[in-house]
Amino acid sequence: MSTNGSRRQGRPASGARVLVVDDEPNITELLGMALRYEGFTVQTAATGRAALAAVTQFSPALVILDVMLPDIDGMEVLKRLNAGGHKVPIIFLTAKDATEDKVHGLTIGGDDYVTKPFSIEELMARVRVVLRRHGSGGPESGKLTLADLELDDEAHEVRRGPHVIELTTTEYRLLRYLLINSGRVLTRTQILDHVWHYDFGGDASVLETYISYLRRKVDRFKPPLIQTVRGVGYVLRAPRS
Amino acid sequence: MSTNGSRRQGRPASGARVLVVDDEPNITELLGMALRYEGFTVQTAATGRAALAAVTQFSPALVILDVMLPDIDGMEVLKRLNAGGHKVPIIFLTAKDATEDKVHGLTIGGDDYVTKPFSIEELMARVRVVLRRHGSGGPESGKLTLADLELDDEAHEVRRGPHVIELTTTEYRLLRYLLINSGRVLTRTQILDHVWHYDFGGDASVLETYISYLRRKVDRFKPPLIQTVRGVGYVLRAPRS
DNA sequence: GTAACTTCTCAGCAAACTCACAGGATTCCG
DNA sequence: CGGAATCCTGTGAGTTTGCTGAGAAGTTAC
Repeated sequence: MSTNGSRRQGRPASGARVLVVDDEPNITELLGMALRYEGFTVQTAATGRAALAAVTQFSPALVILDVMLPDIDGMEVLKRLNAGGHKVPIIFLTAKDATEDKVHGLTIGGDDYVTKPFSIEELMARVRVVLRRHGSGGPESGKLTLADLELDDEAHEVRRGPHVIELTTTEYRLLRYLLINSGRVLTRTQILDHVWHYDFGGDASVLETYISYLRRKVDRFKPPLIQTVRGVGYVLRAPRS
Repeated sequence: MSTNGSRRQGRPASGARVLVVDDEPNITELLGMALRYEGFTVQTAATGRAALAAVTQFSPALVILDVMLPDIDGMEVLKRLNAGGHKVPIIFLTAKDATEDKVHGLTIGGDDYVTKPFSIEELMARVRVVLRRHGSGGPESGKLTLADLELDDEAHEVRRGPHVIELTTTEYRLLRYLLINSGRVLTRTQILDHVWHYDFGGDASVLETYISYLRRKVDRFKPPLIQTVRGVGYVLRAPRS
């Protein structure tokens, strides 16, 4: 994970505070790193009780909350927060299989949920959406651009100049990740970690396959934007004269 | 997934005050979230007594009131409010089975009622109607359009160009929700949460069935407006070149 | 009480997508 | 220039996802 003070987009106003609650240290660490890298101020908690305490003291702009917690259930945490008059938005983490029903009704209040295992990019997208919706995210347009390439999150649409480009989910996430970091070289590992599920165990060559797909669709036009940095990874940038 | 503060429709003038009265915390929370998200200022109460107090102090533009309350009956609350000279409009919540007769005749006074379990969209529609009728709802036209598709809330009529389209209640609600958010991709969960009853626990594939119905009726004409975004959800929008 | 209508479930089909693999192309370096 | 490392892309198997028809269950109107 490289570091580099100024990022061009999705920059939270000034380190919005995010509270991450999960009893698996792996998860809190992973998310902590990712969020801090994006410029957020992060605090973590391992139990529902600790979460409630942290909300009052840390006063986060957003809580990322596992539904399965050793002591207090995630939904119960939500209830107590509401009862206590706190209006902090929440993104729930849920296991894939069960709980569909439990989480039902969440998107009404502008909250959201993500099923494990998720990809970092997926979660980050939700974080951005929720914060933007709650006004803490600044006046960002929700559009990412580079040269004549444009990605509109809301409409889930990608355009190159006048041409609309149809992308699959994975292609979309990959392009989005490259676009957020445009101008910066990303290693294969970085990309795999962000775009694929965090427990992805497959062959790293999927990436190459998908880069190939993207090139066919996105770089079919004038100046190629997806560039290989041999021995390192890939960058998205306007070609240098 | 919606975006920032300003939604394109149904925006209450400036946070009209709504009082929600129900003894089930689940319900008050759900409605609180939904209403706040729509921009209303919300206060809740769990008993008839508390409701009466809240009306005088909070002075809401609308009361959403469960008929079944632990202490004072909902109808009784209405009577006392009238006796006290308060003219606040009320939307009653009633259980499905009983009371058909008791609540009948309510709509005369500009009040309304909704049977549990309701869908958010259904309730919100009533809220909008009642507030509009009482002048607090702003000068909204009550018509939603996209290309040659037109949905007239007041007449409860849908037209595609010159053709009138007959829709069932569920189809109408679904189309309306898509239309309000046209241009924005909605996830299956969002749609289910808003359009179906809040305790709907069934197969999520109803949505697909209803999309199919809508397509058959609405997209029978020229350019198809209902578009699938694979892996995400659906959008209503004019087709892209 | 029956007929018409509406809502929802289910299952099969078709299409789209993800991923692995392997041979071919390109680049690097001595 | 030759060999090795690295990267690109076509092919295809296996899986997932979405669409639709058929019909059961429930509701409404007369």
